[in-house]
Amino acid sequence: MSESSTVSRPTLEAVAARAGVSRATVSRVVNGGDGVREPLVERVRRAVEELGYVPNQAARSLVTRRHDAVAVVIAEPETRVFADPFFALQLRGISKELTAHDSQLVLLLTEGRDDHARVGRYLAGGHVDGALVFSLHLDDPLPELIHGAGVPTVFGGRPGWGDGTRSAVYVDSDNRGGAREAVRHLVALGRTRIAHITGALDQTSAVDRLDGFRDVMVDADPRLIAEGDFTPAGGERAMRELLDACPDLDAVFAANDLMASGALRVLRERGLRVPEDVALIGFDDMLPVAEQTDPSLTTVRQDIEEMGRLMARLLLRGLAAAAGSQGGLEAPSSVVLPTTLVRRASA
Amino acid sequence: MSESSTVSRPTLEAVAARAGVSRATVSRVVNGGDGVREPLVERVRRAVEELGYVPNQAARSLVTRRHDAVAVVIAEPETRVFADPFFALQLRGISKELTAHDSQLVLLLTEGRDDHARVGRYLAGGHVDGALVFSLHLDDPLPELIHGAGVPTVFGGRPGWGDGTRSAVYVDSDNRGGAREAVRHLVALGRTRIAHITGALDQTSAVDRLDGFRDVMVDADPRLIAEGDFTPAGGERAMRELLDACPDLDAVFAANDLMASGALRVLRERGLRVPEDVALIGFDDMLPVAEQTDPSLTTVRQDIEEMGRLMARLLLRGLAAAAGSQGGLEAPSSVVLPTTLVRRASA
DNA sequence: CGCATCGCTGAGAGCGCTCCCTGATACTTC
DNA sequence: GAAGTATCAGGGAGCGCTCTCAGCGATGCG
Repeated sequence: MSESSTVSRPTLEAVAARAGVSRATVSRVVNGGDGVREPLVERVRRAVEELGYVPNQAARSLVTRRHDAVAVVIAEPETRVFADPFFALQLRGISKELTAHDSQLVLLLTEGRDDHARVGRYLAGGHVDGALVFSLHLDDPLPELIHGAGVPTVFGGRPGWGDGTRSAVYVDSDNRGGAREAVRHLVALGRTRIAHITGALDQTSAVDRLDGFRDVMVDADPRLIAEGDFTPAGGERAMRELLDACPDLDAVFAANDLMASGALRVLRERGLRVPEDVALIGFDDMLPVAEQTDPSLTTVRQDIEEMGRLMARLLLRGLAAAAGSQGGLEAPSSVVLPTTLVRRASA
Repeated sequence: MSESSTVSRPTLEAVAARAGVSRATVSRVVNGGDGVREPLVERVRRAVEELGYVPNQAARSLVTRRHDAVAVVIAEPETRVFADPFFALQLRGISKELTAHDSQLVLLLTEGRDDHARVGRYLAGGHVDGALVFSLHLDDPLPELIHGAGVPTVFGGRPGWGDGTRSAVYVDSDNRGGAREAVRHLVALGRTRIAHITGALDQTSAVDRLDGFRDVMVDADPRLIAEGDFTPAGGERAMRELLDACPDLDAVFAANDLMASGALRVLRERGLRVPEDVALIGFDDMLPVAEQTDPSLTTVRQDIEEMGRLMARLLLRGLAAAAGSQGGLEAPSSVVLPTTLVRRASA
């Protein structure tokens, strides 16, 4: 472990002494320099530089009640977080935006159900200015907890339907529209027996994609819809079910790429050619999967990094509005980002 | 955005008043309760409960100079972070350990070279008690910066060779040993013309795996070593090179699964059967890839989550040692975790 | 029974910062 | 040239907490 320095860091006081001004003046300079004349500003800047002064954030937030920190809560069971780069991308987007606003990112990962309380306590503790929460399960207690904690929050993905979520601000992909586009593409290809492998239906994204499928296939044979769980294994299982029930299906829309890859394996195993016999479309455009399958996967892309960036932007804007208060900036409202169909080989 | 509560949170003072004791006593109870008699402890506990008191961390660290927060620095170019669940798993492990010690996880993602300065400044600013740093590139300036900042740090993966890293504590997989095991397995299979696709050689893990390969294939034909970059495309490129140079090779050890998947495609494209004609082994046991390929990938597994957990544990132990100072706990030293060969279909 | 000792509680200072308010200086304006 | 008005710097309080130290009652021992 690198040795920790024992030399105490310089304080405002020290900088003030060196620059020959008062603490207050240094503080003003450090915080933007308004209302201080140029020569003094310069002197203070130099003193700061020479001493390597860095403001003590603890002391600062003690009085300002701001923390310049935002919590990112990821309350996903293990599987999902590992299986795809979804969160890595979102985090990247969030990080970029927060960095641009000098805010820190405090990451809260939950480990199992009873861990929610811990997160709730932390958020209620007022350690951060706001929270970005990924809570994609309908029965998730987190939105309620957060509502109770009174922390400004933006959700990633439309949250479930607790009381606390009614007025919630969220950023989501146009799951329903994206699904519609995928299915319409299959229709345009001349496919008529189009099946759907749903995601885990306790997640709004899965429900929305299913709704999108139904929008186009208004009276789809119920046997053409099989419930999956967003995993490759679930995709395999669902695909088998579908083929057993309707051996003559000619297209499949899977609610994500991982399940599509599973479905693909089953199709191949059954000697069906993709896309000739069965056209296949996924969702997410998860590159390591979508591009690596054979044939490569036609899929619905969502701009995940942008979602993250947008979440952070909405939150920060809301915080600024709350701080500046009455008038001017107004509280942000939810945003649904468009998706695009990426045509590759599978459909 | 959920509304932010305007009611100010209760202070120590308020709890003290309610319990009919002094601030100091409440503080003692909140911080473990040593040296306070049971009836009082009980009274204070109840007051805390009733008021929903949560300590103000800012005020606390202002005096203790502790933050109960650890920075996790990920200084990777985009590609790697997205391509695999590596970091998600590490983060999970780190998070578990930190949570168990009531420490927060502050995530610092760098965006490009010039961003290192920002990270350095933040760490030097004394906002966190320590840092966990992933810095796998030989020319990375980060170790130096951190050394300069004097923040207790544990590295994920053996860092490069700056002055500041000589004494660095790190947690790494036994890349060399794992590579040796993989290659020995190929030898045991009776393969003789064994090729290696290296990772990006500016990373210690790639160098170590190459060294492991060479340990077994002491005088390998240089044409049997092709430089990759840890991406599938790089794997394809390298595989083509290898086949062009040595059409008769009968085994390939790729420095990660992603490259192995690329190599696999090229092998299939050239009409070579895996494992019959060419045996193939990857590294990482990155599930979404290793299990999904056809044939599934034999690979070297590293316990990534455990690495993360261990990093956090070492750091916290070091911090405790520094705090308790002289005697008792001693500063931790680096750890290299074993790897295991996972046999699937490709070799 | 008196005195030293120990255990527990409370008073108070102060961590480093921001921000209000006062005072000083420079600049109008008549 | 005096009075009024901006403009800018500094003094000081206080954010909520921890921690040292003094004090006080209870206990042990001679």
